Amino acid sequence: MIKEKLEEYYNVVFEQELLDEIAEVGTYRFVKENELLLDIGDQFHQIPLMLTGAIKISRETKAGEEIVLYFLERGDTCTITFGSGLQSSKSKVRGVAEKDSEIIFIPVEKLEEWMVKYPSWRSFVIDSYNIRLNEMLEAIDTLAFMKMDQRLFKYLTDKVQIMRSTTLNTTHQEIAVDLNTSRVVISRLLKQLENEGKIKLYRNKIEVVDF
Amino acid sequence: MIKEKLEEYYNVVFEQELLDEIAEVGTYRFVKENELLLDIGDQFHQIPLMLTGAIKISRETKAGEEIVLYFLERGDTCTITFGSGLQSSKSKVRGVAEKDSEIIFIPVEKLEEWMVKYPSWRSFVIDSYNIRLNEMLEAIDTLAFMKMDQRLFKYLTDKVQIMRSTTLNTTHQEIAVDLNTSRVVISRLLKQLENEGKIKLYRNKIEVVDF
DNA sequence: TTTAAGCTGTAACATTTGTTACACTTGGAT
DNA sequence: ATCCAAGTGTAACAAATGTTACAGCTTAAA
Repeated sequence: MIKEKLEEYYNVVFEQELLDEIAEVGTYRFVKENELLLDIGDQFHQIPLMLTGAIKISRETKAGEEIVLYFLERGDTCTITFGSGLQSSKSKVRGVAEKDSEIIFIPVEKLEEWMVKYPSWRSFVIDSYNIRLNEMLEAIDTLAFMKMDQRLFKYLTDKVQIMRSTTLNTTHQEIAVDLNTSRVVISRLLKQLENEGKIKLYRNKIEVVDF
Repeated sequence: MIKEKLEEYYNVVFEQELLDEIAEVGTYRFVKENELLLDIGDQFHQIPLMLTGAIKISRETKAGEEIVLYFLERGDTCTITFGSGLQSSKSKVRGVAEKDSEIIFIPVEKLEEWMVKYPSWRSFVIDSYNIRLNEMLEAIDTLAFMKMDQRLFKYLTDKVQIMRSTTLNTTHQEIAVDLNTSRVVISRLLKQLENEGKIKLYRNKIEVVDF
């Protein structure tokens, strides 16, 4: 089964032998929506390869303040949790399933081994790092240059893309946590967006009209 | 000459054959303080290897707003400017020499070539990516969780480390640009830090006392 | 020496964001 | 049906940051 899934999503990315190897050493895992995949400080020895779904990656301080960094989707991997020197080390971010997801996990030792063996793996790893860096840059731009109302609207439209639905089942409180602000601020700005005709508000539900 | 410098700074990082190859294909460049090394949008075909000095890496929007991300120092390389698929592509950040610096430039083609050939190069590239990602994470934490007075003090103490001097020759205006705020705000907060006894203010000069 | 440009300090005010408080609604548990 | 917890709307106020204006100082250039 893992083999078919792999072929479906990664056959253009990896050569056949690599696909075979992944199928052999990788483990398939189904993750339910809202399940915690890895927490800050978790040691981990496996590299995730996303098949379907989406994982929300966020950062938290000791004080408990939190902020969402980006989402992992099909074809993504999570490099940021790797430590120095190809050793496994502690994760600096948290990953929670944003929706039901399918992931293949690969033992970290393979990272370096395949690097020598497969050109497609080299490209994949380097590409992944670059994609991750660009996501981080985008997060920085958002934090540095946008006001809360813009950040909120970006958050909503990003989520529409990820969820593939213009109807978001979420509460103001959840959004406030993801953007590291307070519920009152979010309610205020959401109401403002509604008055501008960009969204419609319901209980536990937001419909994004203009995106 | 390039050979001696290399041996001095990278002999523990790379094996001898790789050092020899770098000396052969790399070009040495001396960069004066405040010189613009690469700008946003610049195409570039060389990977920098820092020998001495420091490069300030910053990000700018079309609107002209700017923010400092981090500094490159000895042993660092700048991966974020790499494009997808190991091809050279356009830089998304700006690099300006914070002080006189020495850099070796390596043609990008070598990146992949050496990846197969030299284990130490593989480790170096992966390590560099991880260091870069961690710097980005730190920038995000700073932006997301710290107020301007804390950001300012962090900026000053970071700069003390980079410049290896507790006396910083800079103006309020320059700091304001680096932190994407206004001069008045910086003057206000600097005065506050002075009153707290953490710094001393002079014209074109700030002395960091408590760090 | 005179002048102009840039640097710094500060006041006054505007805007944005955060906080506290409370009323009202909704939906599920008892 | 009643009750309770969670979600939402809004006011009132506090704190942080941004803006405009202007005065006095320093330094380099004319």
